[in-house]
Amino acid sequence: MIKILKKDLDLESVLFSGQCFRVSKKDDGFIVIMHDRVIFIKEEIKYLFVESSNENNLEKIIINFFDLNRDYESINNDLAKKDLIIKDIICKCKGFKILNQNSFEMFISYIISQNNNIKRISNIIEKLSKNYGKKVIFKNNTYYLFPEKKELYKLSEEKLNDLGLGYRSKYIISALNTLQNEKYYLEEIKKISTKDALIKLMKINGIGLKVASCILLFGFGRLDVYPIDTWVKQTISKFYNIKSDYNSIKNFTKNIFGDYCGLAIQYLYHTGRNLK
DNA sequence: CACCAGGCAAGCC
DNA sequence: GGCTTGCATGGT
Repeated sequence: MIKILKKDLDLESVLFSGQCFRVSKKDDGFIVIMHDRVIFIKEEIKYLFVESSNENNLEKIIINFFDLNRDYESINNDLAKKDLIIKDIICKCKGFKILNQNSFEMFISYIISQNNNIKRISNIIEKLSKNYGKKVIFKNNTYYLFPEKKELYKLSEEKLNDLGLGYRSKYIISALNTLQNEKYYLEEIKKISTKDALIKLMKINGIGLKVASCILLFGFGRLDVYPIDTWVKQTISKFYNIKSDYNSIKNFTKNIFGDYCGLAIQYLYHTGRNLK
């Protein structure tokens, strides 16, 4: 068990905000299946308490996962200057963070997410992990980590269909083929600009602007993206009284929020979907 | 039953 | 180029 200063982190709010698919409540805290370990985490007023199936480098990994070293106060102050609506929303979203999750896991998970709901996305990822991921025993329970690349490379479209992926199976196959053919694909994404990374990701059959944005936001820490889904469209349209079609929303958010578009949209998503 | 979910590609014009 | 339509599945 380790103890970490939690600063202003709102743990529950962040974990259940829809960016993480592998979290559940347990006793007075939460179980999170991270990419290489399972953790039990709970919060008190000043501290996070964390137990893990793998204690190696734990403090550093938790601080990075919850993005605790980023200066949100400064970013939020900048965003709050844009207009009174976002200022009020940021105030309500105090303690919200963008999690730093594993790139490969986000790459696959957000392809699964399209035209799908969070509960069903979680179920599919759970089944995928149970069938092809590493088994971990932690605090007398059994968990399964998200599968390694090499395990998923073996899969056929039929096997994916068995998990309930529907038409997304062929998208996963095409994404995995790209990774196999281009050994340093994800490393390359990490190096290039957000704009180029969006273009590169969107060359894959099954990845559009929304999925590419989520992969970059949650898997690569890029805050300057446009993860616009149905919730975001509704919320922005309502709060700002503008048209709810995709391009109106995208251009509007891009113009106002600039380099922190992804974070601002996330605040709006969180407000529209979770704070009602 | 219809409609929806962290959308997308393909097929029209 | 932009706009419309079909899509797998499970929940409400």
